[in-house]
Amino acid sequence: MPEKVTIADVARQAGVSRQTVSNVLNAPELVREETRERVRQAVEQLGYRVNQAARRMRTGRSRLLAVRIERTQDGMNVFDRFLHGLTESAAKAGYRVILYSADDDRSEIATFDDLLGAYEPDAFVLTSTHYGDVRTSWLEERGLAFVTFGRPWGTPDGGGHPWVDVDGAAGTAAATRRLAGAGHRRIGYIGWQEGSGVGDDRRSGWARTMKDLSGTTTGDTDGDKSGDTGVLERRTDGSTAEGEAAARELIAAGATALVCVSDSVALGATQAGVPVVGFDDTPVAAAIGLTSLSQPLSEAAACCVEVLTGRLDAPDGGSPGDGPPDHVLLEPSLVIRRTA
Amino acid sequence: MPEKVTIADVARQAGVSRQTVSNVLNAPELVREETRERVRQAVEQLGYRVNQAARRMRTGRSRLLAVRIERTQDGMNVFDRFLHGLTESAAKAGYRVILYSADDDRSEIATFDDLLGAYEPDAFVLTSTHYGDVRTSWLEERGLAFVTFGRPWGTPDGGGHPWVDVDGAAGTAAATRRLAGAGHRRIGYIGWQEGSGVGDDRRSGWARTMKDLSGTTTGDTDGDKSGDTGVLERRTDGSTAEGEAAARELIAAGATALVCVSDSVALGATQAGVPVVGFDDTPVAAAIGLTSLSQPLSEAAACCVEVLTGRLDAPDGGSPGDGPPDHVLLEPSLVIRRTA
DNA sequence: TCTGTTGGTTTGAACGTTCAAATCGAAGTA
DNA sequence: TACTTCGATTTGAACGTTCAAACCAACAGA
Repeated sequence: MPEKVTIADVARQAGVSRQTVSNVLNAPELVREETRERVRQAVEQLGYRVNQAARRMRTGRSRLLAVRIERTQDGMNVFDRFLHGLTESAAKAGYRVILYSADDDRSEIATFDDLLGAYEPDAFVLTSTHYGDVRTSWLEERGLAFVTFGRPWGTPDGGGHPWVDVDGAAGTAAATRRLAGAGHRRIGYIGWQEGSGVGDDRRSGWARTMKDLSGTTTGDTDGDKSGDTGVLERRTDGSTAEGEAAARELIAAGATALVCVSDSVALGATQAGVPVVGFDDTPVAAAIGLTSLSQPLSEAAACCVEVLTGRLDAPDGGSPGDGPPDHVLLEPSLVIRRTA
Repeated sequence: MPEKVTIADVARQAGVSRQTVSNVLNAPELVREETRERVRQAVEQLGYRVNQAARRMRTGRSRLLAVRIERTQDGMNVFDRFLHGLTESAAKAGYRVILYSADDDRSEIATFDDLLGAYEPDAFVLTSTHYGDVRTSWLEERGLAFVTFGRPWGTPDGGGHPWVDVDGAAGTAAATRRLAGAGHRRIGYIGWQEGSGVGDDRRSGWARTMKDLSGTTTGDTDGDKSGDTGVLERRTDGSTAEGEAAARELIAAGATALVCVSDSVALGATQAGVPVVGFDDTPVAAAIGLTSLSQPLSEAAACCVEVLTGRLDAPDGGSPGDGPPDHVLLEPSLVIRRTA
């Protein structure tokens, strides 16, 4: 039976009071060097660990980060690698990750409520942000700490809350440039239906680069209005089957290479026999030799933790408004394989 | 700001004492019907949620299950689906999942210690059991609650602790029978190096079935000693490259179909052009049309939770020894696709 | 000498819950 | 009547921590 070692045991062992032990742990500068060392030894000797439940009762801080675990759709998701990174980074910062699941925004908000009542996580990490995301406003209204992995799509100025994201447009732009560098001029794009923040972002990198390549004018890299690119573009539901169909259509329309919004559609597209670049560098891409864009997920996770701990451990309690909101945009990298 | 509702607030609202509210929540049968209803309404009205930290202080129970998040090796792992199921099942039973990571058994045990001191999880769920697994004995010595997802390899009687696992031998046996049903007689097996519990188990299903098929004698289905099967078997490091090489060797040796220990090696084997069955039904299998054995992961996770909650919520505090240890062996199912 | 300041430490209380024991009214039994 | 028993409810204490305030010795300035 693992006997519990409390702060009182340590205090007795070191010949000081409870509070002094607490201070050594939480505010060492208040304690005289010599005493500090004595307490540290006692902690070591007894194998003392702070009881988070008791600490939390007093301070209201749980050192827990709550994250939703994503439903594995077609299995080509990327979330588990992010989660792994998050767990490791959190542990380094003295936090633990607690999981929950939810089917939609509404039930996720209900879960926020539940979790806050029961476990009081210090912060939430939201993934899969989308237009009209009600989760962020719910959290903001209550002054709760959170980061999103994903930009707040739909708020032009980048939103008031901290976020970390991967620059999809930069990724597809790099992919498009690579294909162009191999001599292709008619590079097609297979995307998702309009209205997905991530999808539109990824599309824009291709569109922008194509415009640049066509050399109509210099400057105005922001211009998204398709000139003749429209004919080289297909929107799909993201399935492999539609990816293949779209690829054949685009090739018929003259495309000689393809940039894809995901590995799923890219997998289909590879059947059509022209160079293809996918997105997300899923295991499937590695397995079939698909060139793909890899998101720096560990790094993204580390950023999320950094942003949160920065706010949580701030002296004033981490209320928003101090300093600029953290907005981190990371670059994906192109993993070259057989298909392009 | 979300004001905290405590049990005292509920008590006041319902015109009863704290303890009565507590009883309504934890032992409703002690409270008179009418009072119970009144308290329930107050709980509802105020949106009260029990504060787990405070509860834990008193009871020593945290309603947390700790699970290690696996390092995604080649991405063809299966763990994330298990984790998803675990989160959902745990939530239904009123538990949450807390994550940790560790590089080896030693550091995992250190993490047990850490977690127990800080968060006191009620139980651990261990994955990736293996021969000489020191984690289980560490936990057993301390009388801590845990289940393993994976049998305790190496203890012939099945071990004293509860476990949930998927019957790999039954899976490969089913795969072998299916290939035999399609007319194949020389069915090869591509496995891992000897000494892995999971690998040896999966191999045994193939070996047993091949022996049965050869019709030397009836009965003795347990017999594992390879007769002429040895020549139809290759052991690999699990990589796709070695899978392909092994497949070609086996075909040269006369094999007309192949059963594989994993989707990774199966992916390589498909290059050789004979029917192939993989194991784990990873996204990669779905993507390339590989017939594969699917583990019932949600079900396995649900079993883990059931086993644990059964023990934790037992009246005597869940000490081991009451009733038979729970050993659950689930059957994988063959997902038929193009390759077999 | 008195007063104030400072660094280091201790003491009492509180966080929200549940356990154990106490209380109370009603009903049953001798 | 007095004594038990029983069901329903309340009261006091405790879990382990940290906050806020108190304490104390040493020292500085008037």
